[in-house]
Amino acid sequence: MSRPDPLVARVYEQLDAAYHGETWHWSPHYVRGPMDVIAGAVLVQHTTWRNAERALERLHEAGALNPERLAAIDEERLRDLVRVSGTPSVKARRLRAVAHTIVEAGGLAAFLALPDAELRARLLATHGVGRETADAIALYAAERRVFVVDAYTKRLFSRIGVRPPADSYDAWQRLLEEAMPAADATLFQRFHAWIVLHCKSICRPAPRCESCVLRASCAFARDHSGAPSSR
DNA sequence: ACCCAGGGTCATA
DNA sequence: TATGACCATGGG
Repeated sequence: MSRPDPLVARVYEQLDAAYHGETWHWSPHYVRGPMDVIAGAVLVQHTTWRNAERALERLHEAGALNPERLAAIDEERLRDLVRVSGTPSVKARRLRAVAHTIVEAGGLAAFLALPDAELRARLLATHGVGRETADAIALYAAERRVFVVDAYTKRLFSRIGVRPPADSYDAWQRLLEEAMPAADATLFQRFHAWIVLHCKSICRPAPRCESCVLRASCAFARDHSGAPSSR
Protein backbone atom coordinates (compact mmCIF):
# COMPACT_ATOMS: atom_id res chain seq x y z
CA MET A 1 0.00 0.00 0.00
CA SER A 2 1.11 3.52 -0.73
CA ARG A 3 1.47 6.52 1.52
CA PRO A 4 -1.50 8.88 1.90
CA ASP A 5 -1.64 11.47 -0.84
CA PRO A 6 -1.61 14.90 0.84
CA LEU A 7 -3.45 16.40 -2.13
CA VAL A 8 -6.63 14.53 -1.19
CA ALA A 9 -6.77 16.11 2.27
CA ARG A 10 -6.05 19.50 0.76
CA VAL A 11 -8.92 19.11 -1.70
CA TYR A 12 -11.23 18.33 1.20
CA GLU A 13 -10.11 21.43 3.09
CA GLN A 14 -10.66 23.62 0.07
CA LEU A 15 -14.07 22.18 -0.76
CA ASP A 16 -15.17 22.33 2.86
CA ALA A 17 -14.14 25.96 3.08
CA ALA A 18 -16.16 26.71 -0.04
CA TYR A 19 -19.29 24.67 0.65
CA HIS A 20 -19.58 24.11 4.41
CA GLY A 21 -22.68 26.30 4.68
CA GLU A 22 -24.57 24.29 2.06
CA THR A 23 -27.07 21.57 2.70
CA TRP A 24 -27.03 18.40 0.62
CA HIS A 25 -29.39 15.63 -0.49
CA TRP A 26 -29.16 12.98 2.24
CA SER A 27 -27.98 15.34 4.97
CA PRO A 28 -29.80 14.56 8.22
CA HIS A 29 -31.64 17.88 7.90
CA TYR A 30 -32.79 17.20 4.38
CA VAL A 31 -34.13 13.65 4.45
CA ARG A 32 -37.14 12.31 6.32
CA GLY A 33 -35.25 9.22 7.37
CA PRO A 34 -33.04 6.32 6.24
CA MET A 35 -35.58 5.04 3.72
CA ASP A 36 -35.24 8.28 1.78
CA VAL A 37 -31.54 7.54 1.47
CA ILE A 38 -31.96 3.88 0.61
CA ALA A 39 -34.68 4.34 -2.01
CA GLY A 40 -32.96 7.48 -3.28
CA ALA A 41 -29.69 5.61 -3.80
CA VAL A 42 -31.47 3.23 -6.17
CA LEU A 43 -33.60 5.86 -7.87
CA VAL A 44 -30.66 8.13 -8.65
CA GLN A 45 -28.79 5.44 -10.59
CA HIS A 46 -27.85 6.85 -14.00
CA THR A 47 -30.27 9.73 -13.50
CA THR A 48 -30.26 13.23 -12.08
CA TRP A 49 -31.15 13.75 -8.44
CA ARG A 50 -33.96 16.04 -9.52
CA ASN A 51 -35.83 13.17 -11.17
CA ALA A 52 -34.95 10.71 -8.44
CA GLU A 53 -36.45 13.11 -5.93
CA ARG A 54 -39.69 13.36 -7.87
CA ALA A 55 -40.05 9.60 -7.74
CA LEU A 56 -39.20 9.62 -4.05
CA GLU A 57 -41.94 12.15 -3.45
CA ARG A 58 -44.48 10.02 -5.29
CA LEU A 59 -43.50 7.00 -3.20
CA HIS A 60 -43.88 9.04 -0.04
CA GLU A 61 -47.32 10.34 -1.03
CA ALA A 62 -48.40 6.80 -1.83
CA GLY A 63 -47.33 5.72 1.64
CA ALA A 64 -44.94 3.25 0.04
CA LEU A 65 -41.70 4.56 1.48
CA ASN A 66 -41.07 1.78 3.97
CA PRO A 67 -39.60 -1.68 3.45
CA GLU A 68 -42.74 -3.64 4.27
CA ARG A 69 -44.93 -1.74 1.80
CA LEU A 70 -42.23 -1.70 -0.88
CA ALA A 71 -41.77 -5.43 -0.61
CA ALA A 72 -45.49 -6.07 -0.93
CA ILE A 73 -46.65 -3.48 -3.45
CA ASP A 74 -47.80 -4.52 -6.90
CA GLU A 75 -44.88 -4.24 -9.28
CA GLU A 76 -46.85 -2.49 -12.00
CA ARG A 77 -48.06 0.10 -9.49
CA LEU A 78 -44.49 0.61 -8.36
CA ARG A 79 -43.35 1.13 -11.94
CA ASP A 80 -45.83 3.97 -12.32
CA LEU A 81 -44.69 5.58 -9.09
CA VAL A 82 -41.02 5.65 -10.11
CA ARG A 83 -41.45 6.19 -13.86
CA VAL A 84 -40.31 9.81 -13.70
CA SER A 85 -36.81 8.72 -12.65
CA GLY A 86 -36.33 6.61 -15.79
CA THR A 87 -35.86 2.87 -16.33
CA PRO A 88 -39.07 2.22 -14.32
CA SER A 89 -39.18 -1.56 -14.65
CA VAL A 90 -35.54 -1.80 -13.64
CA LYS A 91 -35.91 0.45 -10.62
CA ALA A 92 -39.20 -1.07 -9.48
CA ARG A 93 -37.57 -4.48 -9.40
CA ARG A 94 -34.50 -3.15 -7.60
CA LEU A 95 -36.51 -1.28 -4.98
CA ARG A 96 -38.44 -4.43 -4.18
CA ALA A 97 -35.23 -6.39 -3.92
CA VAL A 98 -33.74 -3.89 -1.47
CA ALA A 99 -36.94 -3.85 0.54
CA HIS A 100 -36.87 -7.62 0.72
CA THR A 101 -33.30 -7.58 2.00
CA ILE A 102 -34.31 -5.19 4.78
CA VAL A 103 -37.37 -7.17 5.79
CA GLU A 104 -35.31 -10.34 5.78
CA ALA A 105 -32.83 -8.72 8.17
CA GLY A 106 -35.63 -8.14 10.65
CA GLY A 107 -36.73 -4.65 9.65
CA LEU A 108 -35.08 -1.30 9.05
CA ALA A 109 -33.61 -0.78 12.53
CA ALA A 110 -32.11 -4.26 12.64
CA PHE A 111 -30.77 -3.90 9.12
CA LEU A 112 -29.05 -0.59 9.86
CA ALA A 113 -27.51 -2.08 13.02
CA LEU A 114 -25.80 -4.97 11.22
CA PRO A 115 -22.02 -5.20 11.57
CA ASP A 116 -20.08 -3.56 8.72
CA ALA A 117 -19.16 -6.75 6.89
CA GLU A 118 -22.62 -8.25 7.20
CA LEU A 119 -24.32 -5.06 6.04
CA ARG A 120 -22.03 -4.84 3.04
CA ALA A 121 -22.46 -8.48 2.13
CA ARG A 122 -26.25 -8.34 2.26
CA LEU A 123 -26.36 -5.15 0.22
CA LEU A 124 -24.07 -6.51 -2.47
CA ALA A 125 -26.06 -9.73 -2.63
CA THR A 126 -29.16 -7.69 -3.44
CA HIS A 127 -30.20 -7.41 -7.07
CA GLY A 128 -29.56 -3.90 -8.34
CA VAL A 129 -27.14 -2.90 -5.61
CA GLY A 130 -23.54 -2.55 -6.76
CA ARG A 131 -20.61 -1.10 -4.88
CA GLU A 132 -21.50 2.54 -5.20
CA THR A 133 -25.12 2.11 -4.16
CA ALA A 134 -24.12 -0.16 -1.28
CA ASP A 135 -21.58 2.37 -0.06
CA ALA A 136 -23.99 5.29 -0.36
CA ILE A 137 -26.44 3.41 1.83
CA ALA A 138 -23.72 2.39 4.28
CA LEU A 139 -22.42 5.94 4.56
CA TYR A 140 -25.61 8.01 4.61
CA ALA A 141 -28.22 5.64 6.04
CA ALA A 142 -26.07 3.50 8.37
CA GLU A 143 -23.34 6.07 9.07
CA ARG A 144 -20.43 3.76 8.28
CA ARG A 145 -16.97 5.07 7.47
CA VAL A 146 -16.76 4.38 3.73
CA PHE A 147 -15.79 6.60 0.82
CA VAL A 148 -18.43 6.57 -1.92
CA VAL A 149 -16.73 6.47 -5.31
CA ASP A 150 -18.86 7.74 -8.16
CA ALA A 151 -18.37 9.23 -11.61
CA TYR A 152 -17.96 12.69 -10.05
CA THR A 153 -15.22 11.48 -7.72
CA LYS A 154 -13.23 9.97 -10.55
CA ARG A 155 -13.62 13.00 -12.76
CA LEU A 156 -12.60 15.47 -10.10
CA PHE A 157 -9.55 13.61 -8.85
CA SER A 158 -8.47 12.54 -12.33
CA ARG A 159 -8.36 16.17 -13.32
CA ILE A 160 -6.49 17.12 -10.16
CA GLY A 161 -3.94 14.47 -11.10
CA VAL A 162 -4.68 11.97 -8.31
CA ARG A 163 -5.30 8.48 -9.67
CA PRO A 164 -4.98 4.97 -8.24
CA PRO A 165 -2.70 2.45 -9.97
CA ALA A 166 -5.74 0.63 -11.40
CA ASP A 167 -9.02 2.21 -12.47
CA SER A 168 -11.14 -0.07 -10.31
CA TYR A 169 -13.69 0.83 -7.66
CA ASP A 170 -11.64 -0.83 -4.93
CA ALA A 171 -8.47 0.95 -5.91
CA TRP A 172 -10.17 4.35 -5.93
CA GLN A 173 -11.82 3.69 -2.60
CA ARG A 174 -8.63 2.45 -0.97
CA LEU A 175 -6.68 5.48 -2.16
CA LEU A 176 -9.24 7.94 -0.85
CA GLU A 177 -9.87 6.23 2.47
CA GLU A 178 -6.17 5.80 3.19
CA ALA A 179 -5.50 9.40 2.25
CA MET A 180 -7.67 10.51 5.18
CA PRO A 181 -6.75 8.14 8.03
CA ALA A 182 -8.27 10.34 10.72
CA ALA A 183 -11.56 10.92 8.90
CA ASP A 184 -14.82 9.62 10.36
CA ALA A 185 -18.16 8.84 8.72
CA THR A 186 -19.40 12.41 9.11
CA LEU A 187 -16.37 13.77 7.28
CA PHE A 188 -16.83 11.30 4.44
CA GLN A 189 -20.49 12.30 4.20
CA ARG A 190 -19.49 15.89 3.78
CA PHE A 191 -16.60 15.10 1.44
CA HIS A 192 -18.83 13.17 -0.96
CA ALA A 193 -21.53 15.82 -0.76
CA TRP A 194 -19.07 18.59 -1.60
CA ILE A 195 -17.73 16.60 -4.55
CA VAL A 196 -21.26 16.25 -5.91
CA LEU A 197 -22.06 19.93 -5.45
CA HIS A 198 -18.75 20.96 -6.95
CA CYS A 199 -19.05 18.70 -9.99
CA LYS A 200 -22.59 19.80 -10.71
CA SER A 201 -21.68 23.46 -10.74
CA ILE A 202 -18.00 23.67 -11.68
CA CYS A 203 -16.18 20.43 -12.52
CA ARG A 204 -18.52 19.49 -15.36
CA PRO A 205 -17.88 17.78 -18.69
CA ALA A 206 -17.42 21.33 -19.95
CA PRO A 207 -15.64 22.68 -16.87
CA ARG A 208 -15.73 26.21 -15.49
CA CYS A 209 -12.22 26.28 -14.16
CA GLU A 210 -12.05 30.06 -13.97
CA SER A 211 -14.31 30.02 -10.91
CA CYS A 212 -12.97 26.83 -9.32
CA VAL A 213 -11.67 26.90 -5.76
CA LEU A 214 -9.35 23.98 -6.58
CA ARG A 215 -7.68 25.52 -9.59
CA ALA A 216 -4.43 26.23 -7.75
CA SER A 217 -3.90 22.53 -7.12
CA CYS A 218 -5.47 21.25 -10.34
CA ALA A 219 -3.35 20.33 -13.33
CA PHE A 220 -6.41 20.30 -15.57
CA ALA A 221 -7.43 23.82 -14.59
CA ARG A 222 -3.98 25.15 -15.37
CA ASP A 223 -4.36 23.84 -18.91
CA HIS A 224 -7.98 24.82 -19.50
CA SER A 225 -8.78 28.01 -17.63
CA GLY A 226 -7.03 30.31 -20.04
CA ALA A 227 -4.63 31.26 -17.29
CA PRO A 228 -1.41 32.46 -18.90
CA SER A 229 1.33 29.85 -18.68
CA SER A 230 4.63 30.75 -17.09
CA ARG A 231 6.27 31.34 -20.44
C1' DA B 1 -31.75 16.57 -32.96
C1' DC B 2 -28.64 15.56 -30.29
C1' DC B 3 -26.15 14.28 -25.60
C1' DC B 4 -25.90 13.48 -20.89
C1' DA B 5 -27.25 12.04 -16.13
C1' DG B 6 -24.25 10.34 -8.90
C1' DG B 7 -25.22 2.48 -12.05
C1' DG B 8 -25.94 -2.25 -12.53
C1' DT B 9 -27.00 -6.59 -14.96
C1' DC B 10 -26.44 -9.63 -18.46
C1' DA B 11 -24.38 -11.77 -22.51
C1' DT B 12 -20.29 -12.43 -24.89
C1' DA B 13 -15.12 -13.32 -25.82
C1' DT C 1 -11.15 -9.70 -16.72
C1' DA C 2 -13.05 -6.63 -20.05
C1' DT C 3 -16.20 -4.58 -23.12
C1' DG C 4 -20.81 -3.36 -24.93
C1' DA C 5 -26.00 -3.39 -25.19
C1' DC C 6 -29.68 -2.33 -22.49
C1' DC C 7 -32.74 0.14 -19.38
C1' DA C 8 -36.13 5.04 -20.48
C1' DT C 9 -37.15 9.69 -18.58
C1' DG C 10 -36.10 14.79 -18.17
C1' DG C 11 -33.15 18.71 -19.11
C1' DG C 12 -29.58 21.33 -21.52
